[in-house]
Amino acid sequence: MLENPENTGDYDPKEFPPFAVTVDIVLFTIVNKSLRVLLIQRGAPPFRDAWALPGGFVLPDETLDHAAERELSEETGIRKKQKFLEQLGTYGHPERDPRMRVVTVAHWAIIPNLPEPTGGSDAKYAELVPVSEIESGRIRLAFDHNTILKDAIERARSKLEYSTIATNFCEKEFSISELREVYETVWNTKLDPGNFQRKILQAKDSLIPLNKRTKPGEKGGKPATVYVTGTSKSISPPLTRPKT
Amino acid sequence: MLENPENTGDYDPKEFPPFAVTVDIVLFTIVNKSLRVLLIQRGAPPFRDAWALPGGFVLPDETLDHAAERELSEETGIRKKQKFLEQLGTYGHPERDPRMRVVTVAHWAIIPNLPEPTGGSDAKYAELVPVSEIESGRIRLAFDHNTILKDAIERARSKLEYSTIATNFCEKEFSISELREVYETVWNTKLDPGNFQRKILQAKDSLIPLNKRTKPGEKGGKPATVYVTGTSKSISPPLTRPKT
DNA sequence: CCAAAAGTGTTTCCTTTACACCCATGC
DNA sequence: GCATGGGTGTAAAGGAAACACTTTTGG
Repeated sequence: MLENPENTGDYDPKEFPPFAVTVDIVLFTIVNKSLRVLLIQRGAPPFRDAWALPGGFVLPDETLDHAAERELSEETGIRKKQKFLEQLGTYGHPERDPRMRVVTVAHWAIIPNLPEPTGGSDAKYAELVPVSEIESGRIRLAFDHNTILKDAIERARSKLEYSTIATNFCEKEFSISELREVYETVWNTKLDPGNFQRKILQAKDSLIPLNKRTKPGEKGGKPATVYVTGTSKSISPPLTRPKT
Repeated sequence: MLENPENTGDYDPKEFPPFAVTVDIVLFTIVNKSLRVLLIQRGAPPFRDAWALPGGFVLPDETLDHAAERELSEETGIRKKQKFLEQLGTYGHPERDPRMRVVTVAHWAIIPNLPEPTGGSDAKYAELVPVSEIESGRIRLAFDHNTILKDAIERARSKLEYSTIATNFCEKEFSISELREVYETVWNTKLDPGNFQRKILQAKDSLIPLNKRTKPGEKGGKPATVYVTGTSKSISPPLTRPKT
């Protein structure tokens, strides 16, 4: 029933099939209450001029996470501590790159308030594209990047429910309503301010209040308590997305 | 801020660093109300005689899922339709294999009632090891397989909550109490039979009743309705693990 | 004063939990 | 009859949703 495993996992390094291993990054940020993802316009075939996810080779002596972090820094110039980066999944269809066999380890990341790359000379090449543009089908990405991005969006939406990653869209210090706005933006929904406040605060050690208030806006309003992220990475009981 | 991406994703195939890409499989099954995982005893260094997860190379023209399925068939001889197989994550630390740079795409799988490989001449090489043995720390696996297995166990436990994969531990036709036993085994807990029945049945289209009853055991009992898996892969609202 | 936003209280409803109880079978 | 396991009923407790209400600011 079970074959002799003598030859399983034991191999001659010379006979392994040649693969290229890359990382691709799905970087989310929120601009103007709109969830956006960093895309790059390709400058060479295949898929010349098409939008693609940023990414690159894994170097011979670095971990996968390190490669992802390095690419992220290279693409955004940001080295902030306060970022979120996690493996998403690996995509390795034999024909996903017409030139050669490439297996890519996709990651997804969150950075708060990424400055829009438009305006500089890079404007033609990199852009923060609204996720709604991709979900509506108006934009077709290179390679299998539509699939990767779709998976990343679902992962992000789902992970807001039971983890505190939403705080990564905010600056280090934030108010509950800023955090609620993140949820509303990513889930594309409206949430009751009172109930949201209670649910997020009852999750132990996830938010730490500071002895500090925000400044109200132009038209007034009660100053809000300022919080920082706590030690707990999970929210229990989870927040749940409204259905449909 | 964002560097020119002309050179991103555009490369000369000759200059890519050489990687070996493998798949490793965490195969779960239940024997005697104990959750077990298929391990193989290595026959060559490194980690000679240590237990390891089954796995092997991804071939030049196959998908990652196909490689996993192929390895699974080769290891178990089973080609059943009724199995579950899913990507778990990718592990690629530069030193995870002392011989060369190997990136492995780990998968996890469920097969019902896998016959124990003990008894044949393979007895020395492959075994269904209770997960409790590994969790207690009594068994140290080769490479980073302890990490992979730990992740797989958590994934399995978590995924029982909101999906119908538990049915993959059962034969094609099963009773609710057989399904409950799966949950109790994987979660290592006791569940209220009445409440379990209601919760699992209120998930629409996840279980389809047949016009059929089980035979009671030796000591009697009411015959149970027989079910098959329905079209829905998700359970909502989810079943939740009892805490602690 | 009013408008606006933060935050709390309260009522209603729904789900979960615990466990009692009935049903169908073997012996 | 009794024991065993399948399945349903139900009352109490707990949590979620909707929304009224209070607080603190700007104008």
